[in-house]
Formats: sequence, structure tokens, C-alpha cells
Amino acid sequence: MGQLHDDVFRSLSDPTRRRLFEKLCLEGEQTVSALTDAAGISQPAVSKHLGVLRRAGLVSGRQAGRQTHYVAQQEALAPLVDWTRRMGGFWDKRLDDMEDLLRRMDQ
Amino acid sequence: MGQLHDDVFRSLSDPTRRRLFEKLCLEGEQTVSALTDAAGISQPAVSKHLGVLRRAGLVSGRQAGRQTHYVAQQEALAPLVDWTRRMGGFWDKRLDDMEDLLRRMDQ
DNA sequence: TGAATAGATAGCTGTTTAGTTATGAGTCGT
DNA sequence: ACGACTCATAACTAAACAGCTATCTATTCA
Repeated sequence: MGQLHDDVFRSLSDPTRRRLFEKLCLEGEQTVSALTDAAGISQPAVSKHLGVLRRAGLVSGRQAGRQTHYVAQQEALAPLVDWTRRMGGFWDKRLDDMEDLLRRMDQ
Repeated sequence: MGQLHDDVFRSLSDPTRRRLFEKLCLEGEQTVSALTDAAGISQPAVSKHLGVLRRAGLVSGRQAGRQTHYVAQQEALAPLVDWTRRMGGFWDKRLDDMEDLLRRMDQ
């Protein structure tokens, strides 16, 4: 459907980009140079990848002095989670059941 | 990490491929021509996409006479679900909370 | 002010990829 | 056996893309 799905899926299809996002998710805020050191590719390449991730809403950059600190925006994974739920009802059958249960309990 | 992640992510990054997979998930088994009619692209293009999905384990094809019936293999979404859970602790938390709740209720 | 540093942008290049048409390999109906 | 049909494969093309180097802007520090 939306451009959202497309952007998120496309952004995460590249292994390098996924590794960048993983690092941000697991280790928290990082500067571009820190990410570059770990990525094993040039700084411009990293900046470009971060641009793609940013445009998809998966990360955001806070500028501080001459460095930019990037942070993972994990909520942006929502379309992906939602989609996998709709497709493989299987997994999240367990989750859905619990949600139903919660709903019933609320009443 | 694994080639699994890579293949699944890469396969699902293409919108056309995602639509094919969606159709198979939501409507069940389909022949190539049925999928072609809905896809709006040539039959060879569809076959190629199905090949990519098949190599990633996301679909399987059963041959019957001169047609091939494709089926979605939703379990192949496992790496994706697993990954999103590891990344977005967020979702996990919700799931864990509910699991805790269930456990408490069982007692 | 001037040198150095951090990051973004521009421009280029080789490779991948999604689509096309043409054709090949099986299978069905007559 | 033969023509029609279903699907897969081959060969090609145009566009997208990930990487690079060079450079520009902005900031810090001497």
C-alpha cells in the first residue's frame, strides 16, 4: 500500500544499511564517524545510507557542534511489523490472542 | 548474520514481489497465470519474481499438469519477525507484558 | 584569523536488477 | 500426431544503486 511500506522495506534491504540501523538500535546514539569506523566503508557512503534511513523515518539526526548524532527510531518499524502480522498471521496468532484477551478483560 | 536475513529482506524489498507474496498469503494457492493477470506485468517477469521468492524460501511451487501452483511459506518470515523483535525492543515489551499477564492468570 | 575536523553533497563508475521479447520444454485436447 | 497452452529460460536494455574520490560548509581550537 503506502509509500511507508515501500520506503521501510527498501531501506532495510541493504545489508550495510541494516547493520547501521542494528548498531544504532543496540548501542544507542552514535556519531557519523563512530558509525563509519564500524562500517568499513567511506564516510560519504555512510552519510548517504543514513540519508536513506532518515528519509524512511528509521533514524533521526541531532546536530551538536560539528558532529551529528544519529538515533534509531524504532517506531518506524511499525509498518513492517504490521505487514508481517497481516501476512503470517501465524506468528502473531499468539500475540493477537493475547490482545483479544486483554480487550475482553477491559470490559 | 545469516544469508537467510539477506535473502528474505532482499526478496521483499521489491513492491511487485511483495504484492505477489501478499496475494498468495491472503488468497492461498495460485497458478502463474492467475498471478500474472493480477500483476500487470509479463508472465516471464512474474516467473522470475517467483523464482526469487522461492530461492528465499518464501514460496514453493507444486507442478500439476502444465500449470504450477505456488503457495506462500509464511514460516519463512521467521527471520524477519525475529529481527524486528531484536531491533524494536518496543514491540517485544508489549509481547512480554502480555505473556507475563497470561502466566499470572494461569495460576 | 587560520588550520583542522565533522559531516554533507556532487560527480563518476561498475554492478545489479526489473522489465521487455523471443524461444524452449512439457502437457493437454482433438 | 499436432496445435494450443502453461510455464521457465535466455538474451537484452534501461534504470537504480552502492561504492568511490573530490569538494564544500560549518564548527572548533590554537
